[in-house]
Amino acid sequence: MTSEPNLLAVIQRQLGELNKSEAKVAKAILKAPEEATRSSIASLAAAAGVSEPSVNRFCKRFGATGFPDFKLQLATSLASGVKYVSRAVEFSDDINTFPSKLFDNAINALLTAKEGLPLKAIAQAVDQIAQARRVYFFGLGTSAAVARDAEHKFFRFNVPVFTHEDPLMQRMLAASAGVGDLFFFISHTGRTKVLIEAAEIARQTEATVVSLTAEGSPLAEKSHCCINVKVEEDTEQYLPMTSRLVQLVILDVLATGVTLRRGEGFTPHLARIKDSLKDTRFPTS
Amino acid sequence: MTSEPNLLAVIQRQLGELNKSEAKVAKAILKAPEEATRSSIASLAAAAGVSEPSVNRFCKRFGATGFPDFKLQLATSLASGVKYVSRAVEFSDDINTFPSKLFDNAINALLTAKEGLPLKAIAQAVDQIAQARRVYFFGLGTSAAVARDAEHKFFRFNVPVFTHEDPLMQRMLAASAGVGDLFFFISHTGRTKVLIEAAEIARQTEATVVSLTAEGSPLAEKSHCCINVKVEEDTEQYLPMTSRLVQLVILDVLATGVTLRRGEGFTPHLARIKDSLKDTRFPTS
DNA sequence: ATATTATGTAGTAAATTTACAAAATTACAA
DNA sequence: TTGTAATTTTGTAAATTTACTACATAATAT
Repeated sequence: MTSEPNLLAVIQRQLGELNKSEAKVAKAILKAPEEATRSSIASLAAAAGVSEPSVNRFCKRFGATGFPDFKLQLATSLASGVKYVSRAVEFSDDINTFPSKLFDNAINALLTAKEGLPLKAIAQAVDQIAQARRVYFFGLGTSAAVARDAEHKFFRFNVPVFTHEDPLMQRMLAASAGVGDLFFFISHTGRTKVLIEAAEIARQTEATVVSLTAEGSPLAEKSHCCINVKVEEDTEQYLPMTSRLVQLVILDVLATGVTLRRGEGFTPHLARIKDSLKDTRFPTS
Repeated sequence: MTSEPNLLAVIQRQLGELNKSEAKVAKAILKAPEEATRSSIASLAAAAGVSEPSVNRFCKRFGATGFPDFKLQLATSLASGVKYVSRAVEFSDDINTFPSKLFDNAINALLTAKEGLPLKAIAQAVDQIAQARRVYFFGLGTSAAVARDAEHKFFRFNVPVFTHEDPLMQRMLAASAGVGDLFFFISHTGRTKVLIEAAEIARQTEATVVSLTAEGSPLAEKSHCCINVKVEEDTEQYLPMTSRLVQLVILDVLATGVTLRRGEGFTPHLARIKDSLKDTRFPTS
């Protein structure tokens, strides 16, 4: 029961390697996928201009046990995936369309990231954070805001954390690091010079360097452990980046991982922090 | 073709008003929905202990043209909605389960927010930001990181923005505000005292006060315009908050809205900012 | 020319739906 | 209450649609 997240894309990709009649079926399905889920094998065969067994063979080729099973998979795929494809915002968009588009883009980014989570790197990072004496979160620009968010979260989970947006401070802290220090670099591109320099400096000490950045980037290469985020190139200049949302959730994952390692005995600590905020708030009516 | 987002919930709700045999079918489906999508009418009838036509009638009662159509609707509903229900992280979770859970929670939060977007308030806020001479983003704690993110984004879109995490600075800036100043307060609960005080001070000036916070909260009441975020109560203490993700995307929406108002002539400006970052990066190999 | 692969035909089995009859339930009067 | 008629619910059996299998023919490659 391997449910393909985007069956249409798979069909599209395989188009070249199909037989004539199978290709006809593929085209008919790609042309009207919704309709295909509601058709009988006979009507789809007619629409594609092939015989019924050809449709059946087509279905089996794509891993289904038969036509009904294929329709089910197609319907599932349509419902889960295609709904949230990235759609670029156009200047012709108005208040009724562009907010949904942006939300769809965000959802799509999280869905994509969820598919290819680097679990091994995440597990390793959780280990290293849990063992660290001190954790420094460094980022610049948008990633500085992500670092700031991480600081707040990890602080609640009783990890001694520090953040600095100032590259000079980042360098100085990196230079004076030692055993037990962990430097966590956050960068969308992994190509920001001053950040990479700070990472280089940290590597010359006994400290651990972890990064949340693009695979194969200079920053990734400087790290003991790199959590890769699948990066879609930002085709639209005026489309806000979705990658930081993924970064935030991955940091949630790391924080949760550290908490889970602590075990249930740790929950009272969280309750205490929550309580300490009470006096700063107006009570709920 | 009204595709019900959550067919199972509809069935559950109607359970009381069904006939005996229809209720049996309903229970059988609720017990094993996934399996139901793969069953034949005969096997489902057997599982429910009723005759085949009873199953057929059940399907028609819920708006389907017949059993196959019902299965399709059920599969679609399962794929789109139920997949991303919020699932609490347990201490028994391991690396293979809790990361997906957190992503599902995040996706679910965005899906929920997308359903009930306060478009009118958003449109109004876009207007006000576009007209403002200066925009101040104020938040505390986690919301400070959101404010910081907003600062970066709006800055790129050529809006004169300021952020301060220090409550004293926030008060002083609010006190010295005038016509054309816009104060944008970000708060998950809308009950943080010092932030509300700053909002109060700002309201006594000629400045505009906009907030991104919980409906009906004290902060919302102090605002000229409030963008309400549907807040789910955080049942789990050790589950990181998803609300800030929604806040971030809503700020994306606002920034995009402002950009769209500027029209296409504005794109060169964005390109220039992007270019200005080039020298700070290592080139792509 | 032969082997191999691709495609369609026809028959069969399965699944779904319809029509109808039996059973159960409800409404109402005695 | 109790019995009877009307109504609704449910199941049986037949009809129809749908999907699959085995086999034959056509196309292609060797």
